[in-house]
Amino acid sequence: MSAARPGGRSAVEGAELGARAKSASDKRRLILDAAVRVFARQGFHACRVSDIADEAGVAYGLVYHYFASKDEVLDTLFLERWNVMLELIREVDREQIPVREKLSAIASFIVDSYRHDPDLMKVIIVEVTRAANSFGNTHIATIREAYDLIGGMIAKAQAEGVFKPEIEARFAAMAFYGAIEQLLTGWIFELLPQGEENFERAKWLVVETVCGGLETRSAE
Amino acid sequence: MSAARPGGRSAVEGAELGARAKSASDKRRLILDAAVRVFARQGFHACRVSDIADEAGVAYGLVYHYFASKDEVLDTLFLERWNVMLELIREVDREQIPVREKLSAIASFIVDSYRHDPDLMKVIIVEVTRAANSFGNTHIATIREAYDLIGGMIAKAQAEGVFKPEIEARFAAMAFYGAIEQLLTGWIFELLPQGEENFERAKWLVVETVCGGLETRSAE
DNA sequence: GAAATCGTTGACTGACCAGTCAATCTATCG
DNA sequence: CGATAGATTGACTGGTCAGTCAACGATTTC
Repeated sequence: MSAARPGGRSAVEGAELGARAKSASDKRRLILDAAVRVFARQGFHACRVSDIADEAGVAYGLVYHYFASKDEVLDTLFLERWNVMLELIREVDREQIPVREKLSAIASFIVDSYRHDPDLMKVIIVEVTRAANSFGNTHIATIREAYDLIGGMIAKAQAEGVFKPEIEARFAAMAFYGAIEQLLTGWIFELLPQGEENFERAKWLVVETVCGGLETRSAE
Repeated sequence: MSAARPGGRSAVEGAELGARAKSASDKRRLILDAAVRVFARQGFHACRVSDIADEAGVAYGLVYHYFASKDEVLDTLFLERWNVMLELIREVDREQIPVREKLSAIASFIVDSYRHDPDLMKVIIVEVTRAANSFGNTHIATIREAYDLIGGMIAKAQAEGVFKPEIEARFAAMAFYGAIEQLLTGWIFELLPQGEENFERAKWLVVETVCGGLETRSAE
């Protein structure tokens, strides 16, 4: 439909979307970004849809023009981010590098996600990843995919003799992911010091600890 | 006040409380236990106070006779359990045993808590431990105490040369606790197999992995 | 420039539910 | 027995808020 616009005001600014379409997608983004801040500040249950609209500077009804429900706003935020992570994990998995580097890349990605947008990661962890009765249950299959991919990497390393075989891969994957998530939780609750250096050390710590414990050379 | 009952119906059954007092504390317990089931099944926000009353088989108003609010019911459940854990950790900390055994005792306690009452642990993890905007924030000091105690154990082991010094103790403590909590989360979401054997292996796994990664002999 | 399309507005409604309270019941004691 | 205190009941209230909708505004098309 946008292709059927021969004359127009010319495509001077490259891939133009037209004032209307552009404004529309801008507003949607505006609402999503506002929702992240509001959810992070007050929590999903404690905030009202009007808080999101106010934060975004739009009318209440507009939220319902772009999203079917309050839930859908959170669903969208979660899926946007989680799918990027899944893509990263799949990419890493395809590469021909040692497990330690693969796990390091995953830890880096998660920590950098927090560094880049702490509010979003707070919302995802607090409202989705552990919410066994609401959103966590809805997205369980998507969440699980990440755990399974990591578990696969560990299982492969065990088959290759790099990791001890006596620790079940799925359990080790959960422990690895849980360790990272708890470090983010520590930052979210302000129990751990933040800042560039601490983020870098945290990445290293998780990989060093978990790989150190899983690698065969330290087996007895 | 209960001591001021000389005659009564005799203390045949040992430390008797009197029909009234006994019935009262029974009902309170009944409500707490019912609340655990309801919170685990529906989640704190999704359930109504009437659901708790119905599950307990008492009238709606009685919940408010024993608790000032719906929140207080959850607060009570959390504190009851968390304080038992804090006591266990402190006890373990006093003993003169290797860190590995201390951490093993803590992992055992948490896993056994889940085995003994999965619903309660589900509620604590899902509704409190990670709830940065509601209960988690209220109980942050209490939660933190556990992390700090574990961090202290690790720091001591580092000072003794048993653990590598280059991994900050507080971070390692969070990673350790997070690994365990994520295993419980795996059971809660039914992503990991349960049963006696798996519980025992999980305890071993976490300690083996984390200690294996922290101990000096595997340092390079 | 008229019509169609879609973005935008915010007042309104219907459902829901935490917490209150006055009434009723039951045990204990003088 | 009668009185007192505490346990128990459940109907009711007041406030909250997700989602609706009818109207208005801006842009594009013919």
